[in-house]
Amino acid sequence: MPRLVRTKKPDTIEAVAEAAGVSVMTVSRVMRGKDNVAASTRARVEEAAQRIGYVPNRLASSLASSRSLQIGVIVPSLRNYVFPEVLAGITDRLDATDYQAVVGITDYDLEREGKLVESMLSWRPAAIMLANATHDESTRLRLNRARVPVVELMEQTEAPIDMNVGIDQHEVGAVMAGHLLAAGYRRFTYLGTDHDTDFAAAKRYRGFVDKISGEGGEMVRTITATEPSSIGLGRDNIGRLLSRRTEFDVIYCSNDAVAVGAMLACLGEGIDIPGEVAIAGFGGFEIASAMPIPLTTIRSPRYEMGRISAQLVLDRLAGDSTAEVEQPRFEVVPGAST
Amino acid sequence: MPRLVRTKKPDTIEAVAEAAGVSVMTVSRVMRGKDNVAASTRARVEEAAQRIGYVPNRLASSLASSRSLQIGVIVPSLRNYVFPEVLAGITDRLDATDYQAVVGITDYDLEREGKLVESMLSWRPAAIMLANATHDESTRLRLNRARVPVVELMEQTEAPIDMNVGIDQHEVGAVMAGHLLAAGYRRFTYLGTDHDTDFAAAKRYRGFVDKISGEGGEMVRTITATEPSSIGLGRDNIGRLLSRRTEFDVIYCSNDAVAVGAMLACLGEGIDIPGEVAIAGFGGFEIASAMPIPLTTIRSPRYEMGRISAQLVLDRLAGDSTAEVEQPRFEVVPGAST
DNA sequence: GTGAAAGCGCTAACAC
DNA sequence: GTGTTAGCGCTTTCAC
Repeated sequence: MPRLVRTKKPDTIEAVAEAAGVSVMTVSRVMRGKDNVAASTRARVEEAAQRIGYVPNRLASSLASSRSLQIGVIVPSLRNYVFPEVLAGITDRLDATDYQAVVGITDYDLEREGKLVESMLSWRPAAIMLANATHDESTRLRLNRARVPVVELMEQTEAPIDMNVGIDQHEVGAVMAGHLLAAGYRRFTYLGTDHDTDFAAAKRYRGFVDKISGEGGEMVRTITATEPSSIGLGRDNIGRLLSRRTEFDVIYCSNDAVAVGAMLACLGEGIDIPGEVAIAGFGGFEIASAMPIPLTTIRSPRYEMGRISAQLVLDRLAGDSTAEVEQPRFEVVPGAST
Repeated sequence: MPRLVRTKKPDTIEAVAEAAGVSVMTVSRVMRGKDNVAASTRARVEEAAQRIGYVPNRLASSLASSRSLQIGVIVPSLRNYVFPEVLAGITDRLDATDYQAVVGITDYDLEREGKLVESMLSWRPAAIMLANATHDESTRLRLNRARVPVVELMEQTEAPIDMNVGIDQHEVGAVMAGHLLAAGYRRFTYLGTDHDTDFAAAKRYRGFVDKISGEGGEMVRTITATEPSSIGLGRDNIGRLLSRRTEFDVIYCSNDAVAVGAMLACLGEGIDIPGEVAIAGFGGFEIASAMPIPLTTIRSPRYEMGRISAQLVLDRLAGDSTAEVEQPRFEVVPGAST
């Protein structure tokens, strides 16, 4: 006969059961906080678990229950300040729940996005959130087949995979155009990131151009470039615009970082803002209003979009498919740069 | 008798096996890229998997093999720009491997850190990386017991849990102090984030003060504050310092964002930098050198620390415990603000 | 209120 | 090369 004190392999429910003198089922109930366990038994189990340093194995529990507490969140980048804020909105809402965000980064590469989705689906997440609305067809297919709640955020999209939270980027561009037209400007230039990767910026540009074209404005010059840093992009390309300074009166930038780079470069050249050149951005970041000349921009509800998306997912997971989608709003932040 | 055409539940290796007319073991081998499978069989299995839209279940495979491809990464925040860069270093290194970073955020709360560690350990990660070196004792205990590779990064620490990659924050402060003393400054002030949450900043401050005290310098005033935004912190507290402008000649800031806020506020007041007041920061962020007056700062090897840490983990996982730890270095970035 | 048996979908170890 | 058997640590179901 083996010695009775022989303990089972540690870090299993079974070891706890033995230490507490109950069955594994009872331990399982205690661990999951079920209420149909006698208080005294519960206490004994909890003490035993504590004593032997038991760490639950979520792999086993998820496999057995086919229920997961991980929510996959896919963002294009973390170096673009919008996405950390979106994530903050998501994790803040999730913090009070048992769900946990698991972040993946695509680097603006749709193929990587597809691989990430594939990889995430393999651990059977409770839901998937994508911080952009443009995807490969194969990615859409995967997501559809997975029968997992999906939310696409940041932009409003016509054909969402499932749920959608975001602002209308085309409208954002048009609103800024309207703001500048109302201020009397007519001759515009554009300085921004590459439209083949930054789809949202491309839509804003489209909305901007559509608006000014319809109201007697003119896009004198458009420069897009690829550079790791947006501030650098704004700074390094400003020379190409300034050589034709008399032909325009506004530089519309794809985002605040580009605008900050452009503004600081102009200031360095001794150019009067907005007297000689007006500058407008997008984002509504703090640095924009902290500039020597506060930047005119549009504040996008980044944190809100994250929070709302998380709420939507939670509603769905709780079975509330009736929940109203409270869509976030953007707003013009008038600065002194226009 | 049940009909023989009855297919197995989809999304399992068994369904693929049936569709391909082989055993589950063969499918398992194909899925894991083992080479002891006939090319023709492999092709048949791959075709079948593709056809029925099979998605592997990593929960099951990890449970069965007790091997995981997820590496837990815990950072204090994503809104502080250092951490996205550290993460970039980590994920860039991991991208070529099968491992994947899973990010958790503590919001500078040690208790939350403990909970995160607990939660992460429950899915049996291949390793855990912590982007700070100060932890609760219970967290250290958990990590020790888990027998999982652990790396603490950002700061050098005397008693690492396991591996450690980082810079000596005390030395960083001392080096900046030395730089400023060499430039002839003697009367200093400090403006920074709360030392109870920002431990690294506290160490830099200590190093700074130790150095100037030893070399005839004097810390005239120290202001620390808690504010969600660092730029705002710098801007909003500058008035308290400027009222005693004649008593000091340098503002040493806990990081570049604070310094930028301070500088822009000073510029707004028409103060001559560095003539009347010199300003120094920490970080080496792009905005620092893009300022109207380039900020004197210290560049910390954020990306590198992430990359090196990931490498260290990979070495350990591959069994190379002999690998040399290539420690990253920081450097002074002389600006025009001092 | 508690327990025993039968899986969850996969892989390790061994046959053939 | 390929298949069989026995788990991985947990939860589901149903019994008592």
